[in-house]
Amino acid sequence: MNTTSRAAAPRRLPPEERERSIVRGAVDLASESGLEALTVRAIAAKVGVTPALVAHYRPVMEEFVADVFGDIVAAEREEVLGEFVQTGDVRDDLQRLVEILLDTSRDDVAMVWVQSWSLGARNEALGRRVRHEMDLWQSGLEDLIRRTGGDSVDPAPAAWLLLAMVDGMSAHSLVKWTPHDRADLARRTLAAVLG
Amino acid sequence: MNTTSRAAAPRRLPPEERERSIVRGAVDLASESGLEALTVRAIAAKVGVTPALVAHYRPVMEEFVADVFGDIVAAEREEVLGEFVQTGDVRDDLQRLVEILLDTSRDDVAMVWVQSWSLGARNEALGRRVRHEMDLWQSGLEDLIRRTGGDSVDPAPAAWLLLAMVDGMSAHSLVKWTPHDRADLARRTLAAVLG
DNA sequence: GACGCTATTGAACAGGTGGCCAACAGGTGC
DNA sequence: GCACCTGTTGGCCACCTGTTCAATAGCGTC
Repeated sequence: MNTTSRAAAPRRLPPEERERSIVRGAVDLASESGLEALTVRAIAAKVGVTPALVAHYRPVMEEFVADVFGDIVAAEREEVLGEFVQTGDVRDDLQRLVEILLDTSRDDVAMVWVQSWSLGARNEALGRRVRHEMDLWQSGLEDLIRRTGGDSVDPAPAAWLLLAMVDGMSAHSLVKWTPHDRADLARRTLAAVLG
Repeated sequence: MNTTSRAAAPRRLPPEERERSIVRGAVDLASESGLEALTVRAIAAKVGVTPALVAHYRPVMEEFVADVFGDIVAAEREEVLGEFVQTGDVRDDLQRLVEILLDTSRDDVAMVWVQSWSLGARNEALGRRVRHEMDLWQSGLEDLIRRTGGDSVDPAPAAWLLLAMVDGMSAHSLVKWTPHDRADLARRTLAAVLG
């Protein structure tokens, strides 16, 4: 299948390095194929290692899934919010942000999110992680809006609505349900949230 | 586990009746535990029948899942939109509608929807069905808004945004992520969509 | 160069999955 | 009462899942 981080498995690595290699393989796998694809054997094959070794470093699969989810979405948040440059105009800023978030190139992360809501309902470790990451997104957006929003917009609920809309649309896009073009979509979303 | 429609399986039913019994069992099962719970054996156990009999009536599991999804969400749509009485005021109408859709008692259907977006990305039969049902929801909402919306609101995009928000919030609620109370939520959602 | 620590393996476990098929048995018509 | 038709069954296949554990083999130390 995929050769990313394959073959690079000479035997007997220092534990920390081996662990990093396994986690990286799991993150890559989940990014490509979703959290549901995270099985001991699939990760092992990806890293080029025995299933038993994966189980050795991460004895409980449920918790590993939660960790991998956390790694993926934290990286996404950092990538999107961390490097985001504000212009001073809320509308322009959020317009760009929503376009980034709704871009089809992010469908892989969208799949991870959607599966996290489903799996997180029964996997408590994952559920906690999902809530935590969503809190961070919410407060991140809230801060961003507050900085340039002025008095006309209430940051907390605006961030809340924005998250719901973007997540809903991302979920819809997984099954290729896209009645409108994305640019128009982003504009209308903003108009709705900013009032 | 659950005794709904159990035990009522005297042997040799007329095919149509047996089929209905199996489909009903599958629908009940998916409603309680999600589409992922739809396995040949689980359905058979629920109906009180041999796994082979389920496979006999529904030879391809992927298509059966798509059918069950269609049955569940069509019934939900009929239940919600079919009996919906409009007052003449868009705001009041949608307020009630959103409160109904976001009620925690609908978490089971929410789970079915969220899993459908995930599974529908790889199960093409399901994907088609999901898009079809979403089209029906979209046009249903659009009609409802058009009837009483007046000139201030553009029905199509309003329905579109409403769906995205409600679906996003429903997904979030699966992992118990509920920063605001639902009533306030519904009000703000409407204010956003109606402008 | 031999030894010891431990990273890594192979194999097995018990349980799950969808799908297939020959054989059984209940209901109906003769 | 017998025979046919077919709804229904039990059993099998190949493959998947997480988890456990004794045995192997690589690397650093002496």
